[in-house]
Parts: sequence; C-alpha cells; structure tokens
Amino acid sequence: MKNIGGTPRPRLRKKARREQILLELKLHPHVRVSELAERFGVSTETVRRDFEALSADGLLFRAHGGGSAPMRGHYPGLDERSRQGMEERERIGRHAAGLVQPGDTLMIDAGSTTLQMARFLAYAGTPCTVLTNSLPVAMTLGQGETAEVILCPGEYLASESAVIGPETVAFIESHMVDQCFIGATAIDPRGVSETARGFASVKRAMIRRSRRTNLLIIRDKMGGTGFARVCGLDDISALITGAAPEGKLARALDRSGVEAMVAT
Amino acid sequence: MKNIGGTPRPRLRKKARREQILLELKLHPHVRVSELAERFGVSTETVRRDFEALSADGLLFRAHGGGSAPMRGHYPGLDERSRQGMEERERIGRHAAGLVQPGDTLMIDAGSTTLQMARFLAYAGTPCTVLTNSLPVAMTLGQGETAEVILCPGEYLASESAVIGPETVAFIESHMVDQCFIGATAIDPRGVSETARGFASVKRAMIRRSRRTNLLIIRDKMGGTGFARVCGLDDISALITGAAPEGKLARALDRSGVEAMVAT
DNA sequence: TGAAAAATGTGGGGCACTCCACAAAAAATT
DNA sequence: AATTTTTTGTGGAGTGCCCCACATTTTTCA
Repeated sequence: MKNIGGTPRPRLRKKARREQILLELKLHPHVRVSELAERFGVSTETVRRDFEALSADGLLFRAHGGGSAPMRGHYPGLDERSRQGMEERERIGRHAAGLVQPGDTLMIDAGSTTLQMARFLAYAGTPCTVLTNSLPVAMTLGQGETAEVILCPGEYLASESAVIGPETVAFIESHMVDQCFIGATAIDPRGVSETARGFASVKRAMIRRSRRTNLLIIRDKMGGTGFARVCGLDDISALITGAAPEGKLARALDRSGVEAMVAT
Repeated sequence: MKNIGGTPRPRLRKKARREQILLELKLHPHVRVSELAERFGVSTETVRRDFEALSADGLLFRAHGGGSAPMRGHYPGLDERSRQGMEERERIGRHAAGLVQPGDTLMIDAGSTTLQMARFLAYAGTPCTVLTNSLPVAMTLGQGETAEVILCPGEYLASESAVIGPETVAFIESHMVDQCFIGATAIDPRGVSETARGFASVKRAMIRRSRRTNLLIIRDKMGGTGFARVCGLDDISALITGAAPEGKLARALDRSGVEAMVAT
C-alpha cells in the first residue's frame, strides 16, 4: 500500500478517520473510543489502533477509554530529544516571564518556547498588556484574567496556530511596546534566522516596534542557520537560553552587546 | 461543617486535594482516578467524588477513568439543557454549512452554534475564504487545509474565546463578503439582540459588509430579548433554526422577507 | 489476475472503572 | 460530651475497555 509517485487514487479511509479525530479534539478536550467507533461505523479495535498511531506521533494523549488533546506546546514527534527540549523550554519560559514588570506592554511571538513563557506569565499573574500573533499564547494568557491580550489580524496558519501576512505586520507596526519576546529556528554569529515561511517579517516588525528585544532559544538551535534571515545580533537586547553560548557565537554576542542569560 | 464567619481553622483536606488536581491538569492534559487516589492515599471513590464536584463547576472535563482540562475558552456548564441544545446546534450547523458555495467569501461570528457550522464546513471541505473573530472557528477551519482563514484583530475575551473592540470592527469594515453567519442571544418581532458585551457592534459590522446575512439560532432563543440590540429583522436574509418560528415572530419574519429554514 | 501486504473485524479472558448503598471515621455544632 | 453533619471508606454487582491472537476483507504490487 505504498503508491510512491503513482496515480493518486481516491483512497482515504484510515486517513480521513484520523483527521476527523484530530478535528474532534479541537472541539472537545476528550474523545471516547466507543463513541468514535460508533460514529465511524468501525470496530472499537480500529479506533484503538488509530489512537495508538496518533499517540505515537504526539498528536493525541492516550487515556483509558479515549484520548485527550496533547498540551498546547507539546509538538508533533515528541521523542527523547524533543521531550528533553520541553524541559529546557520550560526553564527558558519561566526565566523570561520573570523579566516582565507589572504594567509592561509586550509583544510575544508564536512558538513553543514563547508559549511556555505565556504559561508562566499567566501563572505569575503579572498585570500587563500583550500583543501576539499566536492563538495559543492569546488563549493561555487570556485565561488568567490579569493580562490584557490583543490579537493581531492575518492569515491563519494551522501548522503554527498563528497568523501571518502583511495585515499582521501592518498591525504590529501601528503599536509600540516596552519589550518583545521572540523565538527563532537558529542563531549564529551572523544573526538570527527562521525556517517557517512568513514568520521572519512578523518577527522583524515586533523587534522594530519594541524598546527591548529578548530572544528565547534552546541550546540545540545555537550555531545553526535557517532559511530566512530575521535580524542581526545587534538588534537583540538579551538572549535567554538553556545553556551558555560558546566559541564564536559567544564572542559575537559579546561584541554586539547582547546580554546572555542562562535559565536554570 | 458550616463555619460561617467562624474561626478559619486550618482544615483543608478536601480542598487541598482538589487544588492539586487542578494543578496537575495544568501540566498534563489528562489525569487518572487511580493514579491520584494512590498519590493522595485516598480511595478511588473519594477522587471520583472530587472529579464530580470539579466537573459540576466546569473546572474539569470528566472522562472514563479520569478527567481532562476543560476546553480553553468558553465553558458555561453543560447541564441537561445545554446538552440538548448541542444536538440542535449541530443540526443547524450542518444546514448552514450546506449553504456555502465553493469559492464563497464568508464572515463567521463567534458562538457555539457558529462553531458547529465551522466543523461541518471543514468536514465538507468546501473551498472558501473565511473571516472570523472567533479563535475556535479559525482553528477548526484552518485544520482542514481547504479553507483560507483570516482572523480579525482585537482585544481577546477569554469567556467567548473571541476578539472584540474597535479594531475588530474597523478590520471587518475594510472587507466585503458574499455572506455572513451570525449567532445571537435572542430574536423577537422587534429584532435581534445580544447579551455578551461588545459583540453587538461586531455582528452589526459583519452584517453591514455582507451581501447576505444568515442568522443561526436555537429554538430556546426565539421570542426572548437580550441586552443590546444587534439589528432589525429587515437586515436578515435567512433564519436557520431547529424548529419553525410561530405566532407573532413568524408573521414579523414573513413581513420582513426573511427566509425561514428549519434544519432537520 | 494472482500473490503479498495492509487494514479491519471477531471473540474471549482479564482488568479497571463505575455505581450504589451503607458503614466508619472525622469534624462541626449544641 | 453527645449529636448532627460532613467526609471518607468498603464491598459487590455490573459494564466498558484493553489486549491478544487469528480470521477476513481490502488494497497494492508484481
């Protein structure tokens, strides 16, 4: 059942079912095996197998009798390495949230690290005003009553649960804040870069309209390069990371006057 | 065990446990009865009772074997009536989704009925462009790859999981679409009204910028009135509901040339 | 078209969870 | 201290779910 490069036949039974399951999870926090089996007209065992597959991909959190949507921020493919990454992201997020002063105005970028920051910021209850293009960030912070959240307009990109595009950029340009918190795919001595298409311009706009720029990045991403350039090191006020930068990168950061913080 | 205004003794066994449960839900999407019982050193029956109480307060979504964090955003409390309402909402949503033609441009309002519509629209896979102020609607439709989703800017309102405010209205005003799908708190012969603050102006803007206006409303809401007036019956093109309107309302609709559709 | 591979269904044993009613323990009230 | 109220535990019947192995159907590929 490989069909590599072959005629795209109208075959979709298993796939359609799994898409439906994911869709359902966006609406209900929990779905039951038995319920779905009945709705799809398949045996419970088949649904169980779907669950197992989705769970292996990190798209579903398996539970007795059914499954839940995985935590926002837990991303597709949580193997050993990305689990490890989550701990680091949490540390970075907690540290970043601590940099926010009561009454601050902020911009927060989309991404799993910045989402962790939003969680801790909501938990801390620091009163502040936040402008973001990330739907999960908005929902997390909005939950806490204490922060005022402004969402950017734009085209919705499901893979990142965020909005992008010229409308997003224009909206950001019409504001000015105390500090912004940005994530990125990679950082090296020549600057910061991003892989996901359409996000670089949004990040640039946020940096432009903030008095202070904090870059949140996990250790794995130090030293690499992405597809689109976001900005140079000179544009960064502080780097918040899980491990101290080394070698050329460390020197370049120092030369550009970037404050390097290691989240413990 | 009332202790009204009495000395606040250091009694917290039940309360502490329930706080722990909620805390746990912030970290994991699902918790098990058995797991917690063991951790707290209490019987599973006690945890079950905790779950029931939290569930009644809408703080936990009960599932077989455990519980999940409730959906981010709106959760009024699903008692008998709102469960019953869901079936009707689904019927209405399915019918409304069927009114969309391939290539249409739409505006979709925030609300539980319109969210159902978004589900069916995503399922149908009708290619279209949708502008919405509801985060769940955006996420649901965005999932399906087939619709282009534009999100409005504005202040995020956690209770409705939607954005509102002057920026939302201004953004809507700068667009024009084929049809819009609106929900409301109430409808009576004098017009459509809404209770949730800040939504009436958004709905009005959508209606203004659409060639055709579809009002989605469940039977319980026919005949009542809300706090803020949205529009008159003349502004409505079609009413999609779960049961045929009767009496004065039916005559008023007829007089205003509203097409009444009953979703089966 | 026939063989291999994948997906799905079936049946049964076992375990986990639910539900209920009542008993026991702890806390609050008098 | 005795009584009422609240909270928690216990036991047993019933049900849903899990898991495994194997049969059956569907799809893919030679």
